[in-house]
Amino acid sequence: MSKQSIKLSVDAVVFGYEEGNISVLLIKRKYAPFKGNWAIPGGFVLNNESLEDAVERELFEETGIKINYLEQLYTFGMPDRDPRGRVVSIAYFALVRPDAFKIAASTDAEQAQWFNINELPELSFDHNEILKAAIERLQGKITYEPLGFELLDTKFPFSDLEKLYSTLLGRAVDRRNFRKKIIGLNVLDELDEKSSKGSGRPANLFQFNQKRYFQLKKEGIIFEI
Amino acid sequence: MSKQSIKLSVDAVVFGYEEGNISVLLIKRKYAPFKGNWAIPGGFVLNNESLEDAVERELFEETGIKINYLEQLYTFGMPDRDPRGRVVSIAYFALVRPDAFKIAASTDAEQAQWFNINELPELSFDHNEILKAAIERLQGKITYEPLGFELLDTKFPFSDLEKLYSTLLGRAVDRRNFRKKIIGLNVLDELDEKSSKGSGRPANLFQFNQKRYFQLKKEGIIFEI
DNA sequence: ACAAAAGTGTTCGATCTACACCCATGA
DNA sequence: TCATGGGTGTAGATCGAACACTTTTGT
Repeated sequence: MSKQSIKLSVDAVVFGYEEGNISVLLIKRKYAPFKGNWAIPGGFVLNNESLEDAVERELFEETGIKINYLEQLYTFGMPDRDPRGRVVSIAYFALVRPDAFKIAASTDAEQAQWFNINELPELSFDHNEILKAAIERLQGKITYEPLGFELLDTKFPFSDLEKLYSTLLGRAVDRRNFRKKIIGLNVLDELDEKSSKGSGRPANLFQFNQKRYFQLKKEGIIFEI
Repeated sequence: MSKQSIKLSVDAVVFGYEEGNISVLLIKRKYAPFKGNWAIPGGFVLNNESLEDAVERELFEETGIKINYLEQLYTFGMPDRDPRGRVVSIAYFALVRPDAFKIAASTDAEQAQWFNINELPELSFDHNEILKAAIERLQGKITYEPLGFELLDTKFPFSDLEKLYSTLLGRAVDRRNFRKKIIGLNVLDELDEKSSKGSGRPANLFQFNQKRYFQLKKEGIIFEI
């Protein structure tokens, strides 16, 4: 067996959401190959850091963002995926809340930018494939894990949650049935606050109760929408 | 950034099934570390092979087995998971049919051995964790993907499928309801053959129709049990 | 008073669950 | 003829889908 000379990198697909738009954070590459092209943020793993640490470090270095949900997506390892040589990349999947989303959108406009997932540019390497896998994961997982709350502010009106789901699932959801179902899951706390943005009746704010969710999950109750 | 010296390996959790028993293929390590201990088969990735090729090569070298279903499970990358240095391992999940199962069980008895998943030994490295993840994946995925057929002979009586599911799910399944549901999925062909092993009325044999399954999947019909 | 978004129940059909007897074969 | 596993239908309960009017606020 010849000495191994494979390099290891991590890449992260970061999703953000605001007002019916799902966005992905991309960076413009500064060096060859694919110089000037858009790419998913990422980079090489250091010898003594965990993979998750590598993701968070690279994300912070390249985009300044601080994510609040991270999970491993898939490892891409085709021998020819990087023209520089053999690079195996462990792709991650991250979610940020609207506040981080807005901050990141206002700074660093040249290097890192949010793209609506329906208006994506051609990406470098096999990043289109990675992004596709990430979108499928998000759409699939949102129906059986409470991921949606990671994309909203901690306090949110029901209509935000509903709009998020209808956007992600790509179809209308019935307001009454949706509310019944979510309330029935028993993982939301209704707050005494009301939102009052603009016209119409102010909405009660809700908050995801993670503690209760983990409790119910341990008892075998499954989240499903 | 210091030069990267991370090594890359693949490991495969291979499941086999026979008569109500789910087994995992393990090897006894020949060299330190963990010499003489049981471990999941695997090894280092070569520079020019894909990850899947590496898995199949290592499996064949170490156990002689030829698997018929393979999917990536998870990548394990904690810096201290291997005492020899930094080794990141991409774990795979494989299924074999009973015929391969029986052949592998009869040869190489010293190096590779099947273990019932309820009677597992202590494993090397973080392989207990990997195995746990694989078992959870198998149990979870079997309810929404037609994985079960990969563990049975291509022609099988309904009762085999039923027993497999009740074993994997860890609970009794109602024979009539189960049959109704599976038949309703419309992915089984009923053959004109009958099995006649021992006593009792001979059972009709069925066969999974993968073509029809992919067809239905494309149309959005989902497999669920 | 009207525009705009929030909040709320009921009915119908589909699906799931529970359950027990007859059938075909080999010994 | 008996033991063994294979094959089948129905009724009640539960769950999901469809659907429209009233409430609260700002202008």
